Amino acid sequence: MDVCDTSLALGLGVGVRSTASSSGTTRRRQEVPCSPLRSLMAQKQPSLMLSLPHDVYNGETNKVSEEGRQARPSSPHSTVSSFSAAYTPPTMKKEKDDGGGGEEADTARADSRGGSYDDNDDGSPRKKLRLTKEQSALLEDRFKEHSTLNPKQKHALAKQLNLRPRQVEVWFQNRRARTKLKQTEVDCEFLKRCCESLTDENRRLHKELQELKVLKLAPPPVCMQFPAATLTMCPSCKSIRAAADGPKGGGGGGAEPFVVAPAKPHFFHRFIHSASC
DNA sequence: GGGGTCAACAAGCTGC
DNA sequence: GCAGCTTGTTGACCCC
Repeated sequence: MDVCDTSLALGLGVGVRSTASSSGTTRRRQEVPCSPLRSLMAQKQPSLMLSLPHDVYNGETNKVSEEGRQARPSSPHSTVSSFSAAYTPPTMKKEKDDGGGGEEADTARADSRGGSYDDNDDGSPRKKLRLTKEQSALLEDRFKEHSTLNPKQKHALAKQLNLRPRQVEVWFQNRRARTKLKQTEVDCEFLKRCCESLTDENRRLHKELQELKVLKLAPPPVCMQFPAATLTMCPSCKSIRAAADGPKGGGGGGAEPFVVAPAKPHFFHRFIHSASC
C-alpha cells in the first residue's frame, strides 16, 4: 500500500525546476542536477523511483497524419519539410538582427532567422512546417544518442535531413523542452503520491496517538497488558517498546538485540526516522 | 470553435 | 562579446 515502496526509476537526467511565471519575474536558469526527488533519493530514503524511459515521449508526438504533413501548399521548395518561405508574423516583435544591418556572419541565429524571413515573393503567409515521419524518426534517434548537438553534428544532420541547421537546432531545443516538461509532470505526480502517503500516515499516527492517550487514562488492569519487564528501549531513538513475546519471557538482558514486536506494526517512515531504528 | 501539438522565435542567462 | 542553452510565447495546423 505504501506508495513509496514502489520501485520505479526516474530515467531522465533533467531535474525539476520551478517554472518561472511570465509575470515579471526574471527568469532564472536553474540547471538542477538533483530535483527534489533526486535529493530524496540521494538520501536513500524514498525507494519510490518513477521510471521514465528515455523515449518516454515517443509515441505521443507526431500524431499528425501523414497526409496532413504532406499537404502543404505551394512551397518554394519541392521538399515539403524544409521550407524556408518568407513569413513575417504579424505580431512578431522586431528582431534584433532583422533590420537591414542584421548581417551576421556566422551565428546560427543569423543564418536561420534569415532563412525564416526570406523568400516567398508572393507575400503569401508561410504554412507551418511539419517534419516528415522519416525526419522525425531520425531526429529522435539522434536525440536518444545525444540530447545536444555540436555544430558539426548539427550541420551533418541538417544535410542528411535536407533541413536547415537552424531547423535542426530548433527541433532539439523544443525536444529538450518537451522532455523536461514531461519529467516535471512525472516528478509532480511522484510528489503528489508521496504527499498522499504522508497524509495517510499522519492520519494513522494521530489515531494511534489518540488510542495511546485513551490507554494511558484507562484503569490499571488495562495498563498491565505489558509488564515492565517486557519493555525495552531502542538504543537509537530511546523509545520504549514491547519486546518480542516468546517462551523466554523477554527478560533477555544484554545479549538480546532490540526487537520490536508491537501489537500493530509500527510505521517507521523512511523520510523521517533514522535508518538505524 | 476549442484544445492540443509543434515549429519557430524572443528574451534572458551562463560559460568561455 | 559570443555561442549555446532554457523558458515562454506565437501562430499554423490537426482532431474532436
